[in-house]
Amino acid sequence: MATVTIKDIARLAGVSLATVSRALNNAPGVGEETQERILALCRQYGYRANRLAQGLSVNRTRIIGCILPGLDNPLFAEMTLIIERLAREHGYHVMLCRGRVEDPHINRLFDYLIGHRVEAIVLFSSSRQAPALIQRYIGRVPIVLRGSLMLPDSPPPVPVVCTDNAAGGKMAAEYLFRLGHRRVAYLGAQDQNASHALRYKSFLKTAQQLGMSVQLLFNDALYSSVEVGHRLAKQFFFQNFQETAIFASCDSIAMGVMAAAKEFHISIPEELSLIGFDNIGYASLPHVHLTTFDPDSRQILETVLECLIEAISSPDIVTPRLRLIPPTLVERSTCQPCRLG
Amino acid sequence: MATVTIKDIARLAGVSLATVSRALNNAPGVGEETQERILALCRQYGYRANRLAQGLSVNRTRIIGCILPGLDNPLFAEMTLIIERLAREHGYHVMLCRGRVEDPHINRLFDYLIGHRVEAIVLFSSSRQAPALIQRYIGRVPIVLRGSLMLPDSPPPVPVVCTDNAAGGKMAAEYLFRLGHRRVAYLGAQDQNASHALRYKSFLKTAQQLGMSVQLLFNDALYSSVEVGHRLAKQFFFQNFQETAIFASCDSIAMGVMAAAKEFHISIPEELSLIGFDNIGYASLPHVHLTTFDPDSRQILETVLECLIEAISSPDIVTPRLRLIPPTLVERSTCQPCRLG
DNA sequence: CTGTTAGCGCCTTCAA
DNA sequence: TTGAAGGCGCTAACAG
Repeated sequence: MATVTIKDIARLAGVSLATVSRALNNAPGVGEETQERILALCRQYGYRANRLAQGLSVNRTRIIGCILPGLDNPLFAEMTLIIERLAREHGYHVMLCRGRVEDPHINRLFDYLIGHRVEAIVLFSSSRQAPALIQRYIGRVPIVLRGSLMLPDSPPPVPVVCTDNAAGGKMAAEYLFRLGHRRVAYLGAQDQNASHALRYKSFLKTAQQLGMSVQLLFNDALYSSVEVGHRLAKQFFFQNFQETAIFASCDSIAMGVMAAAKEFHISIPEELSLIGFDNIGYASLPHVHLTTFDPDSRQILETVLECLIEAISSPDIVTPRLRLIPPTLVERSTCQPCRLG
Repeated sequence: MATVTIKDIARLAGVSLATVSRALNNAPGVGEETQERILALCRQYGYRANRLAQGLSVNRTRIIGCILPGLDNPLFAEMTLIIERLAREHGYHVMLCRGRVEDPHINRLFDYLIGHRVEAIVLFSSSRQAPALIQRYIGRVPIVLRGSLMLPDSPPPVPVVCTDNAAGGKMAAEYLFRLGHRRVAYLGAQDQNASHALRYKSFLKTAQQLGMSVQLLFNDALYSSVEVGHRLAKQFFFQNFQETAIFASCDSIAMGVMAAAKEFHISIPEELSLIGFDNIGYASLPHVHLTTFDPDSRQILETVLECLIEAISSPDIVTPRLRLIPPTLVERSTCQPCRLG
């Protein structure tokens, strides 16, 4: 694999290294004719600048590290697309990595990214251990957290961008209340995950203030999936439940509920209303058509990028504040006014 | 962002650069006590080797570039997990990139990866234009293609690993035949994509040899999705169809068919058998339980890695051959013996 | 066991 | 407009 360098080009063109470098970077001080000759040679010989050398030399890589937990969650898959595009618009590349805060080798992952001299890192996580992890890297590389934080850790250690889960939980309770539901269930509550904790606590509090009864089913796995939702729902259906509506902690869980409902011949929304959270792609499909909350990923990621760019340009004077992006209710077909009462 | 280098450590430890380097790399010729002192300093000051400098110096990055079309397809999301793990076992990191052969900036992506001096690239694509694209980079970097090739382009330009789509198509036809179906439909046929082309042609040929009639519905989008399947299925259902079974070109398409069937109150498998391809995660969910073909991603990717490692270690003497991995039929609940006839 | 030196590919000041 | 030289952080001979 013959690798052609700037030196080869220089020799071929009969000029010095500096001239080739200037030509490639459109730097001033190169004869137009010389430049064209050089560029032609580069094309001809398939010259590609060695980014390692470049990065080393200019001490900039224009790369943003991006750590997210499993591309299997469609929500994250969508996000990678958006963030990549946004980054490109700002002249950055994204180095995508899969990693959860709880992973044993999460430190290795940070080291890897830092070793590559990424200019900043976005961590996608709402784990309650995220702040502790981040703390260890503060000062080494700018970090932005995309995920929730239990609130009074104020001020946050780094800029944080997240869905306003508390608002979402509240809206969900109010919405079900407006539809006449008085006995509701929350499936998939979690304390390890700040987003989920915020969500269910706010839902619970609001519902109770409105005089609703709420049954809480906890998810003891540390991630959400259709399978978990399915298991939880079966558990719920097996008891002789009185609830007329379910708030699923996220769309994956809601999908699991729909699966179980089908098996139990419980029809949604006629016999049971269902509302999710996240608005993943599947939620909008005709046979699903799940009522849910849209977190506005686009807006979230734009904010993330803003923070990143700011952190990169002035790493030492960022004021790490919390940006809350409110979710929006997307009314589709899985919720109905309550028949009872 | 204070970056501590090997030089800083050397100064702090009162030794030379070389000694620090040796200590870090566990190279022979360092006093045990010296080494420990150095490592302690590195930990204390948060030293991270600069991989750019390292790569430049040793002319190895131990990185494999990986280009795949959209993480949104759950099949690919699964693959990223597997390939990352396999690569790690071989001491490699994976640089994940999203890109399709048809993308206008696919060349930029290759340049980016080559610029980073990845040691090899896996391209996930079954586009018929893939060979042409690859051709342009042969000799610059070892490439392995994970995806189909229309056969008599023999020998392939680079090592290719792919599902035996022809075998899959054949098995599907035979399976439906055994179940007694004589009029069947194929939804999502495509000529632009070699995998799909191979699949439907083989299905068609076998079915006809067995005396079955097959209606072919083409997908003119250049990707498969639930939406596309849904559209195609509606189109199919609107005509007064006589077919008793559908072979969907992939599971996403099959999911779309299931959605449409529900809307049309056509029950699967009682009134219509359905079989997919890919065995994505959703296919195994209780309310889906789709009969389909499993491509054995694990085996495929292990083979890919083998090829990569081989290509890296002897870039100039690889015999680019085609590895076909046979798929396996996964019988679940969406196919039934034909009621008619 | 340890230090010195040259070099990886590129950019950038300083001279010419 | 061009060239020469030094340096980015690290490794790998070669000396001591």
